[in-house]
Amino acid sequence: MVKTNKGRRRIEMKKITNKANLQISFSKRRFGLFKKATELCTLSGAEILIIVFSPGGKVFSFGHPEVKDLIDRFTNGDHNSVFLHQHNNNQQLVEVRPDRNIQCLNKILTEVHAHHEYEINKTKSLESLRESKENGENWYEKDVKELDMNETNNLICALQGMKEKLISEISHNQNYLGESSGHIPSFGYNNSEGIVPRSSMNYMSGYNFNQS
Amino acid sequence: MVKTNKGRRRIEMKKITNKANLQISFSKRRFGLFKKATELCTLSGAEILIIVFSPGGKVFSFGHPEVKDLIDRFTNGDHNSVFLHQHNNNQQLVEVRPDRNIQCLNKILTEVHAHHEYEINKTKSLESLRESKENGENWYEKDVKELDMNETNNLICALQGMKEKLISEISHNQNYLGESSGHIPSFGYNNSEGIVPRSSMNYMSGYNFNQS
DNA sequence: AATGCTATGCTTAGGTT
DNA sequence: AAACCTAAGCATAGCAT
Repeated sequence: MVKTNKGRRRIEMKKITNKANLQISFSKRRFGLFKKATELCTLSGAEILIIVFSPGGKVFSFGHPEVKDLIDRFTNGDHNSVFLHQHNNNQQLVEVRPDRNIQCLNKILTEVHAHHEYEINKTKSLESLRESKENGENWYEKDVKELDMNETNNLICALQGMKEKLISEISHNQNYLGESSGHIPSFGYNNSEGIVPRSSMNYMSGYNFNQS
Repeated sequence: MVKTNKGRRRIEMKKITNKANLQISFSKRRFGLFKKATELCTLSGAEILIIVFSPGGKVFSFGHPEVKDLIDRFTNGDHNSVFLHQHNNNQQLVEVRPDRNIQCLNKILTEVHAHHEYEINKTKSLESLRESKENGENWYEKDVKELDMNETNNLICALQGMKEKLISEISHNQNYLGESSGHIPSFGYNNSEGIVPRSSMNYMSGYNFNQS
C-alpha cells in the first residue's frame, strides 16, 4: 500500500474553478462553519443566526436558540455591530462602520416589527368585513357611488377607525419602532418541533450530515 | 527569558466560567467564525448572513454581499435548509427538519416582503393627506360626523382606494407573497457606504479588529 | 484591557477506497 | 459518488507584555 497522501495543501483564496472540488470544499467548510458556531454558542453563551446560500442554490441555516428571542433582544437594546468583509479579492479585510451597520440591521428588524402591527390591523379589518358578509350585508362589494344612505353609514363607520389610524401614523411618521407590544413573528431553531436527534452521530468521534 | 508557553490546549466544550477567558475566547472565536465565512464566500461563491449576539449584550454581524439579493433569491426559489444544533449539552449534534426550517425562514422573509407593500400603500396615503393639507383642506382632522357634504365626498374619494385594497386583500388572504415587485428593504454589506478599509491590516500576516 | 507569542489541537485539500 | 485517510496548514488557549 503506497502512501501518496500529501496532506492538506494551501490553496489560493479565490473562487474554486473545479466544480467537483468546489462542491466538496463547500460542504466541508459549511459544516466547519456551523461547528465553529456551535462551539462559540456553547463556550461563550452567545446566540447566533447563520444563513448560507450555496452556489448550487440551496439554503442552509443555523440558529441558536430561538430567533424570536434574538429579535426581541435586538429590538429592545442598543448594540454595536461590526461587519467584516474581504474586499475586492485584494487580500485585505475591511470593517464596516458600526453605526451604519446598526442602521441596516435595525431596518430589517423594524420592518418585521412594524409589519406585525400591520398584520393585526389587517386581520381586524378582514374579520369586520367577513362579519358583515355573514350578516347578509353586501355594501362592501358595491362601488361607493352606488351605496344607499344606510350602506354609506356602514362604510363610514367601518372606515372611521382606518382614518384615525392613518392620521395617527402621520405623527408617528416612520418612527413606528419600539413601543408596540405583542407577538413578533419568529423563525429559527425551535425546541418544540422539527428536531431530529441523530443517535449515531457522536460529537467527539466524527460527524456527518445529509445535505438533503 | 524563560519560555513558559505551552501552546494551545484542549478545553472542555462547555460554558467558560472565567469571565476574562470567556471574553478573550469569544473575541478570538467570533473573528475566526467571520474569517471562515469570508473564506467560504470567496472559495465557493456562497452568500452568507451571520448575526451574533454576544454574552455581553452586543451584536455583531456579517453579511455578503447584499441581503437584498439574498432575500430576492430566497423568496423566488425553492430550497432546502438544514439546521445544526448542539442539543442539551449532551455532546450530540442534532439536525432540524428541512421542511420545518424552510417554513420558519419563509415566514420571516414573507413578513419583510409583505410589509414593503404595506409601506408603499401607507406612503401613498400619507402623501395624499399631506397634499390635502397643503391645499388648505382640513377635513381629515375633523370627526366623520362633523363633515359637510363636500368634505364627505373628499373622504369618500380618499377612502375609495383603501376600500378596494382592503377587499382585494380578502381574495389574497394571506398569500401575499410571490407576486409583488419593486424594492425590497435591504440591509447588510453595502459597497457604496460605510466601508472602512484598514490599510495597516494585511490578510496574510495577521489580523485584528476593534470590537467598538 | 488589548495585542503578541507559540506550541498544540483542529480543519481540511487532495488522494484513496 | 460518498465516505475515509493523512499530513500540511490554520486556529487558538494560555501566557507574557
